[in-house]
Amino acid sequence: MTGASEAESGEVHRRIELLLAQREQRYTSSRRAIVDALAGLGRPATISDLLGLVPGLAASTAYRNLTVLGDAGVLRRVSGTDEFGRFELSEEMSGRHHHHVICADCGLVLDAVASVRLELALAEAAKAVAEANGFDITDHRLELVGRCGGCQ
Amino acid sequence: MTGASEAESGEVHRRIELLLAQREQRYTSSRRAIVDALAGLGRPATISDLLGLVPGLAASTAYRNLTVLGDAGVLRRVSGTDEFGRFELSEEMSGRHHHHVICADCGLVLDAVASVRLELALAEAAKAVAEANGFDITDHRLELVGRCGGCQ
DNA sequence: TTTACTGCAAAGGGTTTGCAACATG
DNA sequence: CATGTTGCAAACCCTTTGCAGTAAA
Repeated sequence: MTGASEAESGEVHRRIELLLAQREQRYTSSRRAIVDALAGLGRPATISDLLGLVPGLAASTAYRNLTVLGDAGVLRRVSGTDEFGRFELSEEMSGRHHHHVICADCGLVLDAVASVRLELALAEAAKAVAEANGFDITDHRLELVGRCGGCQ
Repeated sequence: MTGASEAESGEVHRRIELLLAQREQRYTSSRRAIVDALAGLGRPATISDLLGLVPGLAASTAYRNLTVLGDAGVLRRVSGTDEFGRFELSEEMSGRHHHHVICADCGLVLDAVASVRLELALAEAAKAVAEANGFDITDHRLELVGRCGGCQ
């Protein structure tokens, strides 16, 4: 049910530990638990999700650790259609470049992979926008919005 | 500075008035002011933007009207990288299918138009995801994330 | 043993709601 | 004029912060 094998998972943990150490921060059990929860979920998690997935985790600790892990590049914030913040492992950690499918009714967010053709078109678009608006584009996010099976 | 001519603007107002009337709701001056502010801004507006653009508008009224106008299909919520909700006229009202360029530093969100090639690839992706996940895809959102000229 | 981290509780800040006065159709 | 809408202020809820105790390296 997890997104990666145990070997890969161990590798990720080591890389995270190193990233944190470089910032004089520690890879504590609650941070490990958050990373494991995100890796095993297969979709972005809300704070509420995390508090449910990691028994005993205090909300304040969750918020603080999500900030720390986000600053270290371990995870990133994802936005859906509702007001709740969602988090997922960064692509550097998960190794999976992907996009999202969002249910406009219940707010569910799933991961989805795009075709090579689409990714090429996206890269092209990024270049065009960079030239037109003076932006330095570093990332792109594609969200397909609709209604999930349960909400139809 | 506005996105539409006065004639087009009047047409939009009439359509909105009709949409609201069908729901037994009124097109009041503050709702008109919100629509005008969104139409004239050329980028998604935060609540804070709107309170500044519409003098005398109470925050509670802004929130209530954004909900009403959103439910009526007049506008839609946009998410950036920060926690602030943003709103823009729906494509049915503005007539402009577009995407967004977001500054990861300051949260600025600008409108951007994609190439035909990209739009075709996006439509194809929507179809593929619909089949794979049982979603009924009705919309797509593309966000190019980077750093704006001022934040580089 | 040092000091980053955690939990608890209180504070903070954006969003929602109750209610009486007001404006729209 | 019937009733949808507004402003004010209080209530709400998610998020942040202070502080004393705990655990990681």
